[in-house]
Amino acid sequence: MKLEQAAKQLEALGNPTRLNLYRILVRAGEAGRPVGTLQEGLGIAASTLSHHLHRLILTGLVSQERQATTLICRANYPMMNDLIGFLADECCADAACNPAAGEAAA
Amino acid sequence: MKLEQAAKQLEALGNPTRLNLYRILVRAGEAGRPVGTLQEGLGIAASTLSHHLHRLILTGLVSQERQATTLICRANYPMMNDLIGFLADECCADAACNPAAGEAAA
DNA sequence: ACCCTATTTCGATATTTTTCGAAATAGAGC
DNA sequence: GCTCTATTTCGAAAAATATCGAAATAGGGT
Repeated sequence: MKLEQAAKQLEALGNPTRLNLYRILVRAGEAGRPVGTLQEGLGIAASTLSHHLHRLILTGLVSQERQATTLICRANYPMMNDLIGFLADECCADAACNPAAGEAAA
Repeated sequence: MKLEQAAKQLEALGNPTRLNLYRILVRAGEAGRPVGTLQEGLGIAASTLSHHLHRLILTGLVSQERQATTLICRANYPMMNDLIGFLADECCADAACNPAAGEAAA
């Protein structure tokens, strides 16, 4: 993964509201969550949620699928794995990491 | 790790300049790098570098040690491992992660 | 004490982000 | 085609960030 893309994704997750949002989606699993229930849970304006969602989608961390009038949002797990991989690679690039690091990824 | 702290660290890494800086420090290993050589390598103003460094230090991702007049900067590996752990936990919290995840990093 | 280098702090500016409410669009049902 | 709900886009304001140059501080060496 390129550094620029990793930075974009990290930035996307680097906001408490978005990280919380992303966590909710991760925990929702394959079923995902409609935008509406996300909004209720987070207690923010619909437009604000839409904005944050858009940022997560731009980085590829989240995807949306239309089901009738509602939009289902899902965490994109492979993308997160790529990001974790990038961090782990950077971290262990020169074997400077402590040995427990490898197990975190395994 | 608390969500707030994770968000802070992700935000710290979510800037291309800082992510690059952090990567350089990670690759420098235990020896670390003096601020001066970091500045040369990155080609930014000393004050700008100091600002970014400060942010990384605030999140605990980087530490500094004085050696005479120069300051040696080092990546804080355990902190990064905690962060990776947080992301991995969130990702796999409900076993929603695909099984290939581990192999992607391997 | 003075000077030299290394680094930070200060002050300022341009850009970006976060947030909201209001208005627009999307899709389904009557 | 109208209407209803769900969601996004628009427009705007407050706050935070990134960046720089200049000035201040830190630590040694002469």
